[in-house]
Amino acid sequence: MSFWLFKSEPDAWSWDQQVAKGAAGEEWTGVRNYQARNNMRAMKPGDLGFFYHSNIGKEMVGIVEVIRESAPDSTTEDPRWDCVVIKAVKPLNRPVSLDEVKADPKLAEMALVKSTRLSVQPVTPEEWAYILKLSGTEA
DNA sequence: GCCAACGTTGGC
DNA sequence: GCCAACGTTGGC
Repeated sequence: MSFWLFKSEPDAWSWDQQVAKGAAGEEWTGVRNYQARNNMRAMKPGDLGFFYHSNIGKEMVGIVEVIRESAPDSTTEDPRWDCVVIKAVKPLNRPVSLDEVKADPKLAEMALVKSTRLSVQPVTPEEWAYILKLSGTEA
């Protein structure tokens, strides 16, 4: 299994909205960047990810699960773009902020810091476990 | 609201 | 195939 990070501006799509979708989940539409799309294509159902609020909050707030592999994005006719479906699993006990990530040498290599504009990013198993621990959240 | 970073588009 | 122009993202 692999780990990921999904960025969203809470103004556009927030963690609370994701939670409200429940087990049905929500299509992660709107990605128009090849690298982000390729990351989604690499996902398998059962993979887990952090839900990150960009711009407002700038923190990881919850855990999501990939429940459908990448398929055509229903919001565009352009066949280049597709997306996975994710559902909320549970919130982090305590959000982990971008500032914390930047300040922590163990997380300094995260794509969140290195590739600020990439909206769907890989997270290493080490980073995953470490952030869960920081947030006081059970795996 | 500004601006840096960077991906994409289109003219040549 | 190069590169300038442009648009978007996201931190500050």
